[in-house]
Amino acid sequence: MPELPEVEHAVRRLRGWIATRAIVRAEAHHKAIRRTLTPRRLASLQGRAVRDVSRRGKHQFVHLDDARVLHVHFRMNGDWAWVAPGADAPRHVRLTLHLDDGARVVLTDSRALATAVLLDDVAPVLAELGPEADDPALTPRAFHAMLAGKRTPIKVALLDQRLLAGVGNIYATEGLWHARVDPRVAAGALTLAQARAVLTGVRKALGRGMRREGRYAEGDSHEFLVYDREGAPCRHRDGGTIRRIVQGGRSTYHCPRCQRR
DNA sequence: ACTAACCTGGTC
DNA sequence: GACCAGGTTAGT
Repeated sequence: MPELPEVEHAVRRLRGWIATRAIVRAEAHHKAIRRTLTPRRLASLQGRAVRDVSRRGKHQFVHLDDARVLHVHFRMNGDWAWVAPGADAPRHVRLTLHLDDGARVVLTDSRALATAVLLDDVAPVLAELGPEADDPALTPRAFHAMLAGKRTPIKVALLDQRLLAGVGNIYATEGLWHARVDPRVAAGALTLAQARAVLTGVRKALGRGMRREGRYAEGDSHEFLVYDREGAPCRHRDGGTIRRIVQGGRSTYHCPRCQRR
């Protein structure tokens, strides 16, 4: 369930579990993970101490004491779980890190799209990412300039990790609703005021997500303001009805009444 | 800018 | 059985 808030909280949990530990053994349980973490690479993790865990966008980096980095991306369904010594592992475990305190940290992923790669250098990964959405150095003016000339719809542009790192389908959708901007508008056609509103809106949505650790959905219901609310009344109380459209193969929800170009 | 692909599971 | 899924990339 990973977008930036979820990944940030996953990193904090993972850091608490393994930051001062060493990896005793590593196992891959799915062929998709074995493609990058070969038996030889898994064996090379044995005995490595973990220095720290960091995040950029939705990318996670486990820094090892030999300067290598385990680069993990949750994609659609990845998550970390901690397993007590001797306890049963949860379902859908794709990677197990056995720790020197007898516990295990496992990468769970029902859909098996998550990736785990050993890197000598994180620079090539970072080079592909734009600024963090909440980077205070990113001003509305700078954001507006980044959108200049882009003919792609603003909703699709927001999902481009080279533009902003960490914004996913839910927060792009929610952010545009906060900003009252039509998701179909060409990114380059936004006024400075609209660009400012979109940046503020995305940050507001991410802030909401951070406060709930990304856990918007509880049981059958959720607390999204537009996402997954097709046919429901707009929460701006303007009498509009939320519509679902598809952009770039992804669902977008918006209120035709208040989200104007 | 859309489609398929990577994968599996849940829901109508 | 069909369609949906909070991501990303490669190839039209």
